[in-house]
Amino acid sequence: MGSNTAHRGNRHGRSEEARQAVLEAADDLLAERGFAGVTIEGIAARAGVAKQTIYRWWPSKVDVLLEAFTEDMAEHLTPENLGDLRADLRVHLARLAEFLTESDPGAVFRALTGQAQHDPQLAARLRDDHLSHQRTRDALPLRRAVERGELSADLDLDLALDHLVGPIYYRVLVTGTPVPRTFTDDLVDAFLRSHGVR
Amino acid sequence: MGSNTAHRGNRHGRSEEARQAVLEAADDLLAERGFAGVTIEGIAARAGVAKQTIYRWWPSKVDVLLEAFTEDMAEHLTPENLGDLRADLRVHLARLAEFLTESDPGAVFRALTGQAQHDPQLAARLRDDHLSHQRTRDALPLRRAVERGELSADLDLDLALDHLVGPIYYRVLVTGTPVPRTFTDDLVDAFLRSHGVR
Amino acid sequence: MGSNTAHRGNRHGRSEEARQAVLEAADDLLAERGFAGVTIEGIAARAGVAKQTIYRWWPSKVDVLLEAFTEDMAEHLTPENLGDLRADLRVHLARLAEFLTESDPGAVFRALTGQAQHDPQLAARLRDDHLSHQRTRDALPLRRAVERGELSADLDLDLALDHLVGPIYYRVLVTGTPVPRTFTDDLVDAFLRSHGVR
Amino acid sequence: MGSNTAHRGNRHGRSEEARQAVLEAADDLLAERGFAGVTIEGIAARAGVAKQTIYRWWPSKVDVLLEAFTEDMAEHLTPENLGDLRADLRVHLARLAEFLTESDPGAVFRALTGQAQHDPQLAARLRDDHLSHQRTRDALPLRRAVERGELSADLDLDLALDHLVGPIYYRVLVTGTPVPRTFTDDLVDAFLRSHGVR
DNA sequence: CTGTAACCGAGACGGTACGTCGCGTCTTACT
DNA sequence: AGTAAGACGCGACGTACCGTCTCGGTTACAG
Repeated sequence: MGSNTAHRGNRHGRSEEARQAVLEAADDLLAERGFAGVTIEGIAARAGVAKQTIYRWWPSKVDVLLEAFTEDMAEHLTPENLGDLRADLRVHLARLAEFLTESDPGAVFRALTGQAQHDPQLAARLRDDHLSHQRTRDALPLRRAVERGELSADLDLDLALDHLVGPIYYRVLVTGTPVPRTFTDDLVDAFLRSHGVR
Repeated sequence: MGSNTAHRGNRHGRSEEARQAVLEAADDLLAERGFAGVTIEGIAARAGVAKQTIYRWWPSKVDVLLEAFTEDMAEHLTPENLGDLRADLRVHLARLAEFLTESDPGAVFRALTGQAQHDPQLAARLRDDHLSHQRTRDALPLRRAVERGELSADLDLDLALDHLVGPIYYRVLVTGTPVPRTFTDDLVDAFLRSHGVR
Repeated sequence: MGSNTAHRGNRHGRSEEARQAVLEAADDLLAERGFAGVTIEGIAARAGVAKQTIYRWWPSKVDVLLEAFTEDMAEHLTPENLGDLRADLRVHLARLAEFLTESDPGAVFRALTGQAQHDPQLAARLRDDHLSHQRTRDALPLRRAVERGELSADLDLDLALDHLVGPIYYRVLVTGTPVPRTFTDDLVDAFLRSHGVR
Repeated sequence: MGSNTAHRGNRHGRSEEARQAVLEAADDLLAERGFAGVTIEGIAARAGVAKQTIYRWWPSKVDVLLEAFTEDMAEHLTPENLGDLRADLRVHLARLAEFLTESDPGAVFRALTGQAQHDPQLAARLRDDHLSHQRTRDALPLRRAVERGELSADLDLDLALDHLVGPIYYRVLVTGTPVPRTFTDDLVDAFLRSHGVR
């Protein structure tokens, strides 16, 4: 359990202290000055850490933000099971919308997705490491509804997910329009209507 | 009529020659090296133009790309009128998808939208100068369908548009999944189904 | 005598108005901001004149300063004839010292001499157009003393001049020490002593 | 003893390698292209050094030249002691003349003195850091002569120095005339004559 | 009494160098 | 072995002037 011991970094492992300081500094800088204001030099200075320490553990500033972000998404966006498709979807989409528009990790997500438009490698990592898992979580209510017989077994899950969450991301990333509860509820209703539910 | 005359720039106007060279160089660099590869110095060098000439007319590289992009979007994405809502939407969404995923100006759009995640001012300009016009064009088929009685006069156009195009932008910007004709057709079908058309 | 008429410049001659404005602006800028603060753009802006007008009449900013300076030196530094070598030299050297250290054209002279250290062409022009004439004037008291028999006909005028004025220029250009009347008087006395006068 | 070790620069000191390369490059450029041809970018390129490295250690190109120059002046211009005033002065003034007109550091001196005419701060530094020391060295033969009784104890050293070296600097900086051995010897003779030596 | 040529202001243009910022690599001394 | 510190080569930033150019205007003489 040596790795649990607090230390400043030596032959027995890295400094947890430095790691936390870097992640926090990056998050703070993103919040305060935006993505362009996040620089390795800035993180190092604010975290009281040497640049080399950052380069040793993270390939780029994007990776620092990714790590800061990873820990948050899953816990925020795991849908509950209320036993009813409409209710499950309504709650989940509303929380997704809130996560994307209001939360700090949502801001990190928007910045990273923005950067991914310039950087295919980052895009791939975002998909593989994060979005794919999120989509699996997003799909849970639908899978359960299929099991319950609320939805047809023929349902194309990917397609359904795109229809359900696409408009939310579109508002967040493109139009900048707010995403209120009525909007997400409407999305659910339209989806259920077009799939013959009630 | 001196302003129509080609010239190299003087008190009575700028050099159209230089302007075109800059826009082309910026587009080329974006295509060849990506957004980070677009630098003012690079544009100047490739266009055979002085840096100061760029700074004189454009505040930043983003503005150069915006101008290069502005001229293209409208002509690509004005929906036709086939007299039938389903047909109109199918054609239009397919062309939107193709524009976003295949065309050069589509690549510029993705880059600018990415950058807009880091820059609220750019985001606002993108919306005001481009997206709002595009949404007006996108709405045309729906307006005509309302006039024809195919759709209810109660229809919330904004909502409808978000449902229709949101999933396309989502795939383009977030998941990176291809957006084939079947996807856009499905979108149209689901939309019409949920609005009780046929 | 159309060239005496005030006008704004046309086929029949240049604008005297513009010429004066340029010379004044250059002098003012030198006084206010030093040599580096004298720029063609700055002169043009302050004189309310087009850059091209400056380039039409002066090859460089140095030439503008030279012209501003030329008019002044001769009138300040033509030695009087008091009929007595010691008196002539004392007065003349004192006036030379004052010209170099106190007057506006003296400041221009120092700046141009400074620049001449970087620019052999300027150095040559300074010598040919200005210093040679000044040395002729400086030599007048000595010539007259030779005629009067106060000094030997063998006197090497150039050498004598160097000994007399050299230390003054040295203080002005190198040590920055003040050049008071006692200093110039001492110079004259030492010179006369070493030439056996009284 | 780490500070004695050659290295490429780190927290414990700068790169001696880079320092030397910069000083040499500056000297070379001055010799080849004159003062205006000495640019920070040019020095950096020729020295194979980053501009920032120059700015880190020298405030301006003038400071680079000053440092390059500092090391040379003292060794060239320390007068010997031959035990005889006339001989001491003759040798020393001849060497001074040669230093100013022929040597590389002499060229740097002329350039810096030229620049000092535009820049009072530089003028002050030149005087405080260099000329004052040089004048102390220049005065050595006179001091020794006073001790020996060759010169009166009343001698005003500053005045004497100005008379002795002033004409040399005058020729170098103003008239551009050569400064041959006969000229410096004449200077010494005139000086001694006017002070009643032999 | 009208056309036109030389001069004027304005300022856009291709350049060069400026001084600054951040990158990613490196070396060192310390723990 | 990991860390704070920070110098290094590098590339791009946005700015200031350079010297050249074209433009539309304004005279004052020549035809």
